[in-house]
Amino acid sequence: MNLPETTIERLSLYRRVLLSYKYFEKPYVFSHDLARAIKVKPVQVRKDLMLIGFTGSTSNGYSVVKLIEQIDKSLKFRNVQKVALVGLSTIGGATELYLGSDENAFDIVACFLMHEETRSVKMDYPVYGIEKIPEIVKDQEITIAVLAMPPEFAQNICDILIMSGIKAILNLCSTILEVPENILVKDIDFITYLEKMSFLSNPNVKR
Amino acid sequence: MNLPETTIERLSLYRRVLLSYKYFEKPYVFSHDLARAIKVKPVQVRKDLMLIGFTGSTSNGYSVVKLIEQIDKSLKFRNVQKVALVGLSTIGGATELYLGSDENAFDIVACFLMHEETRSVKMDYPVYGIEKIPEIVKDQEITIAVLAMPPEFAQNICDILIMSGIKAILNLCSTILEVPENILVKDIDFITYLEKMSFLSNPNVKR
DNA sequence: TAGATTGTTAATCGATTAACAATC
DNA sequence: TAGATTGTTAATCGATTAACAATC
Repeated sequence: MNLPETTIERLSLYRRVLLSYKYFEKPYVFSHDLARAIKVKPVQVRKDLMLIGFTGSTSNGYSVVKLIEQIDKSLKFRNVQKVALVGLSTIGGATELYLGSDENAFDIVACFLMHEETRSVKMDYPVYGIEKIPEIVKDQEITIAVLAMPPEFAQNICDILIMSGIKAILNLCSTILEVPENILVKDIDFITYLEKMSFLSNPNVKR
Repeated sequence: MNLPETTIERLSLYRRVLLSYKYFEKPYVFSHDLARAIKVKPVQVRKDLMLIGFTGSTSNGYSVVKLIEQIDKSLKFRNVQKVALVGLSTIGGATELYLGSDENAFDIVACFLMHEETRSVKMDYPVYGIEKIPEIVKDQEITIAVLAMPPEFAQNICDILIMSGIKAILNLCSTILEVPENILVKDIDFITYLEKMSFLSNPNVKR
């Protein structure tokens, strides 16, 4: 089953909304409930659920518990991947943004920092120097890395991560990384986003 | 002139590549140079430049200096917008990721933190408690905010930012914000991205 | 000239959404 | 039944890219 990437992203969002429904013991949702929660159209929700082969009823809508199960199965969320944070800013961020929740379909298991002095930071995750990357990544079978550091170090650390067995990189450095084609990279370029917002929020630009 | 959002993002990337060309005093680029640098096809580059009405020559390609000027003009980069960071993790990130460079088309002028104890952090930008948001945002005419904090605080702080005059929010909290329709929000949801990578890097999933 | 490159149209691709039959 | 909702096809929309004439 080959899901569009946009659908995969929305399934992750639906799932979190559904988990809060489950928490409040609401047994059913309609497509317009999910749609409102993540700001899309109800037909989009139904199309997405169609793609993972999930069906509801015209009277009650969708079963919350069963839909969570179906999303978990479709996105293989039983097979939780291990994540390493690389770079100081990722750590505060991960803690502050609640990336460590055990409801997420990934598990942050290690941090790697560049500078000797920063290793004293007290954290929710074990903190190592970057020279430990090969050992820890291999031992723990970490597959995903979040990369945040000054751009001039990014390619070098990226190479080390890949040699150590990392399969996917969430790249927060505003740098284009050179990687083998079997490695997945998602670039989050804050400079680009801020410049785009700068342009779009200019009162002279009508949208 | 109404530019597609994808083109706006690429123009920001081209611009940074061009700045490095300028730094090394390379006077001209071909479309395939820019294409390789940001990993798109040359025809994409030519199409983008066509949209901002910039032309090159078949012999030399494009003038680096003139193209930077044209992008700056098209994206109104002379009118630099002021940015506030809200939440601890944004600060380390901004410093580490070099968001403070004066070559960018935005200017980080303030940080706001939630917790009393964190205000002692030594930073590149002035640091205030969140209760100062209305005063500082108005006085300094800050238009863009980067929001990173535990999700349960996000909507409240978002409301305060908007009341204070913020026009655009880069939202790093994994929360859907309710905002008036004239406010621009870009969501960067790390949970979604990590779950998507978790799925896509699963060896059972063929792409 | 031959070869490389630009500029631009038309075709294609991928995703969203309108429309509507089927269901409860 | 009437009304709300689901499931699905076909139309639409937006962005990328193939194709190719024009230029140097």
